[in-house]
Amino acid sequence: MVKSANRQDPTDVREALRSAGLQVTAQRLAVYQAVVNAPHGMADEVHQVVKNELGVISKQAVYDALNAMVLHGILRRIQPAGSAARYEHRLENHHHLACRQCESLIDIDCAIGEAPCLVAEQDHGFIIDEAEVTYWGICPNCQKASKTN
Amino acid sequence: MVKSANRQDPTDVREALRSAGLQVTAQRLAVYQAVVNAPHGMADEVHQVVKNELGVISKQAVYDALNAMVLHGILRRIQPAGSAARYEHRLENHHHLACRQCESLIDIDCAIGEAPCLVAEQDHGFIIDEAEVTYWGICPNCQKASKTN
DNA sequence: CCCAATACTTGACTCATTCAATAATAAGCC
DNA sequence: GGCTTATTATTGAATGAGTCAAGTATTGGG
Repeated sequence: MVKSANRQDPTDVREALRSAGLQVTAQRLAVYQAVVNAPHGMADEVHQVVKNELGVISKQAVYDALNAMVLHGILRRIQPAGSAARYEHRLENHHHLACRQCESLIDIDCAIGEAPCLVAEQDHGFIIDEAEVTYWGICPNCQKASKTN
Repeated sequence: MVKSANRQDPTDVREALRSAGLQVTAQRLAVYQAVVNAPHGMADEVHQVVKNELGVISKQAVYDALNAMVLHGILRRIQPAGSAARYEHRLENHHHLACRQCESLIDIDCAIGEAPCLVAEQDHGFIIDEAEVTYWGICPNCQKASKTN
């Protein structure tokens, strides 16, 4: 069994929470699971999914859980232009393909290597720790839709 | 004289507006000039600057002007995670260096070439027209600040 | 100079997200 | 296993960026 950055086994999430100094709660586990099952979901969508799972959970608890897990590197937050924040559990460096029309978002692996584009030509003295890459375009579905049009 | 994508001569803005089918108004010229003088400014900052220039202008007029000019490729909108939308007049493909602490934003040229990273390994059938790259890190000032701390 | 289309003003509104106070719960300790 | 306290959840109000909509003003072609 490979130790992966993708935690899908619930045991791993519990451990990750504990080692981050966070308590393990039903809400957090459900929030995490919701993000795993529906990656790139927004807070509101996560809230809906978790409500179906647990019966009730406040929107605030969802935000708390998401923020806490993002802060401790258990989840990752992405904020494509024009959209509310989205969350994903995949932690390795990867990029995104965004459709300008339908707002869909797809993971893509790094085009260049393990630390893509991480070296800027002029770093201006910054200590760079992440290169965030978003490819913008039109997805196949929306291409079809506009042709049919 | 080189025809540049950076319009700083007011005449060029007037032309750009007209050829986009937009009317030339004092508000739009002032908004454009504000973005030129203070790149990466947010709508609210642009509003303040233009108010100093013109005396009065509504926030809505600023949003209208910015949106119209972005839509017609006269300005460019960037939305770094966790920040309100920012605007810049530089149109050639370039990227940004963002400080996680002080929110400062710096332009950097393309690391790879004219159309950097534009080819994703797996394009999933998308027609890609832009690769948006943001390098995240800590700027020199904030590095100093945390050392002194 | 006039007129119609375009743009500006005002003020109300939405929506994501956060703040703050109170109630509930997790988990270390005896 | 039952206390205790720090951590977390709930509730409801507040913030702030941005949009909508109706009425007024301005631009620029005829």
